[in-house]
Amino acid sequence: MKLPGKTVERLSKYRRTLLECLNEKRNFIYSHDLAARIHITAVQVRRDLMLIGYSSVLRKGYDVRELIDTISKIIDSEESIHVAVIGIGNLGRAVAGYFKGKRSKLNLVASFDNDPQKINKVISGVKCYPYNDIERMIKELDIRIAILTVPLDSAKEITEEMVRYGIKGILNFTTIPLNVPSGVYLEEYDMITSIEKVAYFVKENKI
Amino acid sequence: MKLPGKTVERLSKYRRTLLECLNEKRNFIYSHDLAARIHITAVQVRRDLMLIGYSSVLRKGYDVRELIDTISKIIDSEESIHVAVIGIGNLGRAVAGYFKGKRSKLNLVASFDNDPQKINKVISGVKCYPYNDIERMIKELDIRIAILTVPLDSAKEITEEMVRYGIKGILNFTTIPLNVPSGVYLEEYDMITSIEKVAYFVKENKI
DNA sequence: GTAACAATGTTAATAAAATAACAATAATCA
DNA sequence: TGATTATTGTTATTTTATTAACATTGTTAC
Repeated sequence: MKLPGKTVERLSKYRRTLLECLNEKRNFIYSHDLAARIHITAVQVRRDLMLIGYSSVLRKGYDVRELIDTISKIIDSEESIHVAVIGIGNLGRAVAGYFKGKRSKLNLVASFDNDPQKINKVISGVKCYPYNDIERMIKELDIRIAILTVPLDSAKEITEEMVRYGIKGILNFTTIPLNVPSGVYLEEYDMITSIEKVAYFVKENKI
Repeated sequence: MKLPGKTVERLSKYRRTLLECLNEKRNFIYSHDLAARIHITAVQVRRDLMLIGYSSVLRKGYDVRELIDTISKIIDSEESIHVAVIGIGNLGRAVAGYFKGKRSKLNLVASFDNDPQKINKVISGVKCYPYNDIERMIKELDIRIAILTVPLDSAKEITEEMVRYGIKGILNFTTIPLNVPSGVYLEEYDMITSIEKVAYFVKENKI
């Protein structure tokens, strides 16, 4: 099944929201309640759920547990996926922190950095290896996804290396636009651009 | 002028790329060169530039300096805009780091946190104030934009407070969906969702 | 039991974004 | 000079994403 990227993003948010519902002992939820919690429309929720082929049995809304399972079957893999953070500075540590104590199919198994102070230490819950070990560790730990939080000047080189050694997905937080061969999925997020966008629309609102 | 959000994002990237060109002593650039550097198409570049009403005089490509100025006139404000980072943990420090040593219309003027270890210290180049001072400091320092990197449980409350005290733009890095009145511009970025999206498309590629 | 209601799933319409097509024009070169 | 090429600016087309419309079907109220 080939879902639109935007739908996948929302599925991730639906699942998180539904898990909160479980915590609140809510076992059923209406499309408009789910929508309201993430500030979108009920139609969008229903359309997304249609795309993944989920339907409520009752008219009491969606079965929270069931929907969590359905979404998980779609966006999760069967087996655990190994993730690494490349560059364990402030941003890298922030990202690593998100994985701490979370049970999910995505497992952070390593970080990489070249700072001697960091190498071989456990930082934010994960052991740090030198960049030189990337090839070996990708293979040894079966790392599939890399989260790139390195300084600008090393981004391109490290990416090429990782791609060569079989990484399948990259989330690029640097401001360097990357180029990857087909077969490797690349997602980029540029913080500066986001901030400048906010500034632009703040300015426009005012006028 | 009311530009599409996507165009604004690209303008930010164009400008950064053009500044790199200046560093390389390149004074003119073709649409397809500019496009290649950020891995989009030349048509998209030309279309965006059409929207902002910029045209090259010569057929030697765009005048780098001139285009930087044109873009800056569109996305920058006349005066300096004051920004604050709310929550100066790892992510907050990463964001603050981006501002360090940069000359731009966006100035990071404060951070806020409740950790006594941080309060009144200069962290990542910016002084940290307690949350209790938010009202006072927004007014005193004329803070217009807030970058929200706080723990989940305080996100909603602090946002409401900031909105009340006149913040005009929020970049929300927490996974809590926020609600702001019209007149306040909100941009949200959810790291977890991005990672899960990468995982999904890695899985789909494989099949 | 049935009328009124509330919620869903799906198709249709609209809006937004990206891509393609192409005329216009400067530069190059035979 | 005149043909060819390269590049732009703009309009048209296609694709993608969102929103609206609506028939269907449990549920509730009487």
